[in-house]
Amino acid sequence: MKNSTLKNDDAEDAYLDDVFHALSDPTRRALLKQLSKAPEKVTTLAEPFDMSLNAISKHLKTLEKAQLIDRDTSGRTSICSLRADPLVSAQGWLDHYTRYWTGNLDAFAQHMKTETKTEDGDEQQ
Amino acid sequence: MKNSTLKNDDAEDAYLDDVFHALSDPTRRALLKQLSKAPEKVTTLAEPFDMSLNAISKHLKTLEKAQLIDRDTSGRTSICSLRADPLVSAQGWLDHYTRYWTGNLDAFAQHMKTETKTEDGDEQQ
DNA sequence: AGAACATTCAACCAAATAGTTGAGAATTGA
DNA sequence: TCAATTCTCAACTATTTGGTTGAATGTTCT
Repeated sequence: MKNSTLKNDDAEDAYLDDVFHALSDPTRRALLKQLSKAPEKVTTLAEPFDMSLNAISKHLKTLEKAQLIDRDTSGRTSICSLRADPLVSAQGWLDHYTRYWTGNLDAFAQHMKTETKTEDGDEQQ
Repeated sequence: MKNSTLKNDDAEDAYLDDVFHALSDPTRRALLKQLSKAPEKVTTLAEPFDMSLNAISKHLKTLEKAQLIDRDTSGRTSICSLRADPLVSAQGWLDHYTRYWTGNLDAFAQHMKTETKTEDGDEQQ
């Protein structure tokens, strides 16, 4: 599922939709900020927010869909963490983003393709 | 209006909301891509899209609100262009974004504050 | 002046969002 | 076993969004 051969521009677009949409909410950015310090379980993550646990759970799902966070569920608790690879490679990712701004969206999309492909163990960079 | 002294985290958050939201739509990203090649008037921009001119006009307004594009209206036509300063400084901007991912959102916010302040001729970095 | 053009405004609609509450499912611990 | 904990699912609501159409505004051209 989600094989590299199926990847096309629409998929890139959808991925970017997800990422940017995920980042467009202050609560979600705050969650990411929190997770950038340390992985945490849902309840702990939700505590600081003046919002129901359910709302946070949904936000986390949005972040997960955008592949910005991971979950490690064991037992009844699930630990959320910033996604390892996108973050380790964030420098390169955003470097390509810069190219987007300077007009070379294609290179950016190309990079996106590669980044998302790696999770299928397909190929690297 | 929008003085530096009024700038606080909420304003930063609102700005980021606008930017990321603007980027979360494929049509708007396509518009940016187009504008990254050359400034264009609204009608020309709208042509390739299977969408009413009005819809494009709205998208442009969204991009304008996010301060990603500028408009130069003369007569009945208004020429849209990628915003000069945010794009020239996009490298630095995104460099700070990277810090966001590595956990230092505060530095990022600080940079955002500066970036948006400059348009009031307030101060630089 | 009058017609064609460029753009936006206003009102409307369907779909998506962000939140709520309440129930349910599974896990843990007494 | 039974109660408490952790989390998600489902249904609902209000608001926002992305699109539409039609009218309005202003500009240019003849």
